Amino acid sequence: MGLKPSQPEDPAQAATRRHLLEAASEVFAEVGFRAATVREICQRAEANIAAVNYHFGDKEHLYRAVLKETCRTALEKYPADFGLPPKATPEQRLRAFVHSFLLRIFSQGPGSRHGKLMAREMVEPTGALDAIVKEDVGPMAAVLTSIVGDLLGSSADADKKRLCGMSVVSQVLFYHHCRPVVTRLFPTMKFDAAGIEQLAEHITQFSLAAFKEISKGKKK
Amino acid sequence: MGLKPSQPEDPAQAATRRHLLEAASEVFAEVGFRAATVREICQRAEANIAAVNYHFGDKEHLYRAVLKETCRTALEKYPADFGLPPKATPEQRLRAFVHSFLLRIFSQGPGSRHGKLMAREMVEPTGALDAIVKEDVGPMAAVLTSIVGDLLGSSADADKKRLCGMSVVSQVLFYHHCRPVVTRLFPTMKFDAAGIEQLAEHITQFSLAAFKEISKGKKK
DNA sequence: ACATATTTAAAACACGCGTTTGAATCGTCA
DNA sequence: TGACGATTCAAACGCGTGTTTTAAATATGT
Repeated sequence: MGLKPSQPEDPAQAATRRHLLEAASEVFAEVGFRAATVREICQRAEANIAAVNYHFGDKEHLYRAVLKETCRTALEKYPADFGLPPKATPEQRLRAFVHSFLLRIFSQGPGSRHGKLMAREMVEPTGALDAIVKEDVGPMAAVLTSIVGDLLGSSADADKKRLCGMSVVSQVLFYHHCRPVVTRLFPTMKFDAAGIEQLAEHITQFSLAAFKEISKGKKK
Repeated sequence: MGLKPSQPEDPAQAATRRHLLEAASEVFAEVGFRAATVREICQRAEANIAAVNYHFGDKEHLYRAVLKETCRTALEKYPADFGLPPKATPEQRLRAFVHSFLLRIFSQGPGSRHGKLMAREMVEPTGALDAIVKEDVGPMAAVLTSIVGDLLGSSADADKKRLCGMSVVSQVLFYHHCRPVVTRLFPTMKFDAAGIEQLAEHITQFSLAAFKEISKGKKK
């Protein structure tokens, strides 16, 4: 195991480290942790083969750093209340949540491999997932539960709110996770900014319709 | 590449072949195509290392055979109209579709690695996916679109029916695909027969509520 | 029963992987 | 300038992989 640099805050030495993180996020997103090779990563980062071991200890610690970093930047770029007026209605908050979520997982390009990395993490969870669920997913779920609670009214119990929240989230994640099947089944579907906006609108309207009908039936 | 046996219908020599398929479906589902080793597969099948190359040519052809076989048996065991009376209402047909779908992807044990294998195929599609979408997923989607069409009424156009169908399917797949997050977030959730039935009931009611409200608004 | 073809078996091959090594290079402060 | 720690570099190590090879065992047909 390589020695950790003694001054990790040194801005000068951080260049190679940053290049490695960026290159690694590319490769990990493209082919996954196992199939990714440190040789390929170092080549794209224009660094030496030993750079990964020197700066991160080993391949796995590099992966954990990548996953945490991409998660952080993605949530920073597309927060749950993305472009929302201060006193928004629950309907507006749901629409913003859905749209921001879609943009977050479909976002691509430098520093945006969050969606692909998380999808891989679902199929093959690593030890890094626990921290991410606790620190990032949990708060997100709380926000959604609050929105759903407002839409369902006080009649809904905690279980129902949880299930309804997942019914919303599931629709968002589906298009990303099942993209290989969706594109083969419906080749006309596009996932550019306009397509994602249409998707967000459908998911929002579908969910709002369900909430409306459910809260109506439950009211007494 | 090993020579293909000249009499593939010979029942005696098919034993090793079947053992290989069963063992391979286990290993592929557990660790994925790449991480699976033919040594491990042959060991579980109580066959020699060279058996894979002899009976299937190479590791990839074995994988394709496994994927196709598990898909076939899963759809045979849990068809879209699972335990449905001949003259069922659209509501009953939707409930059956959802429940059967959940059982199909959550089913485990011998001959039932369909869910895990397909989830891996979503993250890393292989050449085998095209055939499966065409032969298995397509017909399934057609059945669902028909049900959704009945529930939405004649006012819905094809695009809306497609989107609503995916809103149903997404809720089913979510619990399987995002299980690592769901179980961490809500440790009380169970995925046994009873839990799956509850899930099916929620998804059906949520979707029916949305359909009811949507068709009401669109009616003119 | 024998000759032939099919299936199994053990060993080895060639290759790519993550990691380690030890020397060369760079930057910095005395 | 000179020395010292931080960083980079090329080369190699050890290991596990899919696949191939060659020989033995088994089933088949006459």
